[in-house]
Amino acid sequence: MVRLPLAPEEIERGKRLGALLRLARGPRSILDVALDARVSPETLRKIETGRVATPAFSTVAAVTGVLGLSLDEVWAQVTAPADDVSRV
Amino acid sequence: MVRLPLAPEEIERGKRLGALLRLARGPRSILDVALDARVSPETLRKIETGRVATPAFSTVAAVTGVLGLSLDEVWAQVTAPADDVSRV
DNA sequence: GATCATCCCGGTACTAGAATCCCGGACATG
DNA sequence: CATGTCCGGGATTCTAGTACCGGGATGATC
Repeated sequence: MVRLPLAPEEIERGKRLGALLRLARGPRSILDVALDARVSPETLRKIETGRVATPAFSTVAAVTGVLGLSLDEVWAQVTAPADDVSRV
Repeated sequence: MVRLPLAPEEIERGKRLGALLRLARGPRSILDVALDARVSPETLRKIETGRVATPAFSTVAAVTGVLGLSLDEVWAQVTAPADDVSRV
């Protein structure tokens, strides 16, 4: 077994991460934020839609940096199944 | 252009991240920390040695969580060229 | 209501790399 | 000598990151 397929748990985290980032983005366009964070708009959109479940540390850090989020808080939100993002 | 090769800047960040994690690990064994963080010891070792420059967000978060580090501080350290990790 | 612009979406395709495993070696310690 | 831990290299598989495509929804302008 090498490079196991993503666990459902990780996919779930990815979706929460995406939803969280989208919320934080607010009215700003994907393009704007992506360019600001120095990542491809396509990449950001994939992350937001959950199609990229486990983005690179640097990618997430860049985006959260642009959005003014704390990495620790983001991780806490994402790993807390009790706190439903869509409900917040 | 698809999936550009890692920029030297990213590789540099990877090395700093590895050095930082190794320092934080202290006397604990790689095996111990890796198992605790639910990642493969091989993976942790590669990250520490800088051979994996841009680990996944979840991977870094898990390791820093075990080591009691702040993701924000880690990112700040890694992205601050002025603060040489080996000097701290 | 037709046209244009902007934004978001899902799919496809491709490359470079992450994450994992196995192996052999080095180096201590018991 | 045996055991345990760390190390690098090789190999494998899955994924991230990027780009391009067509399409849908909205809103403004003509």
